[in-house]
Amino acid sequence: MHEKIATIEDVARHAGVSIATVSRALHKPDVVSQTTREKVQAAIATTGYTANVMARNLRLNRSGMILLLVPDIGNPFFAAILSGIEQGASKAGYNVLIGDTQNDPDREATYAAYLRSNQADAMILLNGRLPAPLANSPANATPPVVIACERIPGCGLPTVIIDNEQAAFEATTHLIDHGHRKIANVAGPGNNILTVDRTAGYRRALIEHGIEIDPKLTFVGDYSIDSGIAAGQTLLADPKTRPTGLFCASDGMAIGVIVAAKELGLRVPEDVSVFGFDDIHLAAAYDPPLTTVRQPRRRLGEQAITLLLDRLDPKTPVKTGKTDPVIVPTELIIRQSTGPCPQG
Amino acid sequence: MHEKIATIEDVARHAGVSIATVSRALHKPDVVSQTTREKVQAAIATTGYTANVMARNLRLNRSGMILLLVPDIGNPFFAAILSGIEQGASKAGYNVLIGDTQNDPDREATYAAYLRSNQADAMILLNGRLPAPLANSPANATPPVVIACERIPGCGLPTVIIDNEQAAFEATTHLIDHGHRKIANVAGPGNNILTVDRTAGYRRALIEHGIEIDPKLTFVGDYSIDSGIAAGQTLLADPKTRPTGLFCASDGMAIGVIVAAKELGLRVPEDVSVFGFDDIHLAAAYDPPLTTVRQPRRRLGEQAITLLLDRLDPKTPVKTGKTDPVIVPTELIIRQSTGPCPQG
DNA sequence: ATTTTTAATGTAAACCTTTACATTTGTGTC
DNA sequence: GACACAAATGTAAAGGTTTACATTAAAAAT
Repeated sequence: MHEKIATIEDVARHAGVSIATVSRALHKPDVVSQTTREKVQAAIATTGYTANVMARNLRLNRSGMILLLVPDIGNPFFAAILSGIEQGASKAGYNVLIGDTQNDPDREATYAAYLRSNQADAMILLNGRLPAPLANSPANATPPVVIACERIPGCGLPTVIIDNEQAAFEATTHLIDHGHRKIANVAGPGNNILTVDRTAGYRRALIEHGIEIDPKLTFVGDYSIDSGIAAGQTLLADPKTRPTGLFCASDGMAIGVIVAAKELGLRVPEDVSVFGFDDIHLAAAYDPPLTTVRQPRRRLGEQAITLLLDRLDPKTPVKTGKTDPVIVPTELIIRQSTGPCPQG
Repeated sequence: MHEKIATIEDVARHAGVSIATVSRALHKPDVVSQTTREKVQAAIATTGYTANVMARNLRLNRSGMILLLVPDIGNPFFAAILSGIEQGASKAGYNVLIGDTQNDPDREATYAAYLRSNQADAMILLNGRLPAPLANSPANATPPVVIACERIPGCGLPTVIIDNEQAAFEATTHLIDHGHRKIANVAGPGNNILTVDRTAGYRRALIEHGIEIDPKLTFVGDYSIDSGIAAGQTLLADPKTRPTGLFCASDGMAIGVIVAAKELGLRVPEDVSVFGFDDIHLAAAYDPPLTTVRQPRRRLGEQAITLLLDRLDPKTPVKTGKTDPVIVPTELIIRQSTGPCPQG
């Protein structure tokens, strides 16, 4: 028993005016006389009219959607970023559409096509890869796209990131300043730009302090707790080669390392210092509370949507060509998983 | 320099056919001759045509959107649920729109209006409250809405939940079976249905085992780590009244309780047993690994979208009236934060 | 009182599809 | 070769808006 939904025409009939007047009463009230405006209001109330957004969008050639490309929406890491984006978008009258790509280039391409097919007005990439349709688009065209979290080398699109290299440098330097000399690098997957940058920062810190880089002290994980456990078991097993400090590219891996260390009977931070990355929610409540690099995730999302809305604003001239990435500052959060290097 | 986007008309012109034929070639290929089909394909390739989804949706009177109402998208708890929903929706050709309500009834109402205004075809509520427009709708009308996570008492809409009462009962019983008699209830906010159900299960377990309920052993928190710390400080401070077991309505609060316990010099589980709820990602890696109730979050999302797609399928007859909620089974995950009741 | 200006409303096109119905073309039968 | 029938294509309406332009009514200026 679907009651038919009222259209603008029904309202017009009830109010005894044309549909144009109804439309104007809604969108340009000042151009409509007081009395008719009231008649229209009354008609809307009696009919229960709600504008058909699809029809309006077709006419205005906009969708009001911002497409958010995420490699895995199930990863809690993105929650805060999402929140920042959602809030900004919502405030500006946009809606956020989830595009979970599962790191599948086909899905990325499908979603990127939403821009062409008017399903979305703009896109935010939390993916570290440019979808094929965008990569092939002419260089002078600047699609309304913002990249966040992972920079894409050689891509001129507006980007919001943290300075992974510098953050890793500072974290590693912190360990060095506390007397550590044998410092391991528990890295992410090698093809990941985040890892590349963080490892570069780790290395720069060692080099600048005249410490030789020992390739045996690098473990390639995948950001997961389990890979952190594996890293700990591998790196900490042998007392001869054991590092006294570990810089980990994620809090998950840092926690894994600590789990492994405890199993080996090592105390954190008395025997080994463990430095994390991200400052996930539970970092402060872990035992020991995790020393880590705080990623301002919400901020990252806010910056991304701000950049995008700016780009979408017709008042702003479209900047073509490359722009410098926006760097959101990180912060070293020193808790109790790191300490001075043990003697001997 | 926006190059004009090709429409179906451009394709038709290039192929030397009518737009109807182009449309048919795309959607009903078997009704179009081999040769024209090829001509159309070629024309699409040269023009780079992508169908305007908005126009199609207007014509077909569907949006292809499923609106997901979440109280706070920044809460990592929802990530896995989202993932389950996204996957199912995407497989069925639907997109997922985020509606972050921030527990604001106004925002809830605004989003619920998306259904009327054709912005969304259906809705999933992760909110524990019925948006005003829905609550007022006539009882016989069954909007395409599914409720997940939190049941709404007296609401006949299809619902997917876990059995909070039973899970809490089992968790508390586990503590009792291990000899605990003084068992505290670290609950969530009192107006929350989850809390009501979990507390009911906690109570039933005590009563069924002939243990008197001590109101002093209930602490009302807000699911956060901090409120768990407060609970621990309050409940564990006095050795005279101290419980030996605590059933917590969230892993966050359980972790907080453990933090507080450690600060008081108590060992977990030797001195106090702590039972969590949710089985968040880090529960297994915590120290001690957390005993908890596993919520199958992804499963919850999958079930919700399955129910919704079923409802949306025109082949299925629309069931009106109340239906029993779908119960997704939980699992007791016994780790090391609980143990036998200490002697004396 | 007539003309000019301004304000308010109406008319109809446009946005891009899909599809019911009408028309044309082709195939086979007698 | 005329006819019936099926297959392929075209025509045009419909979906619900917004808005440029035309029209009317009212107010102001002469």
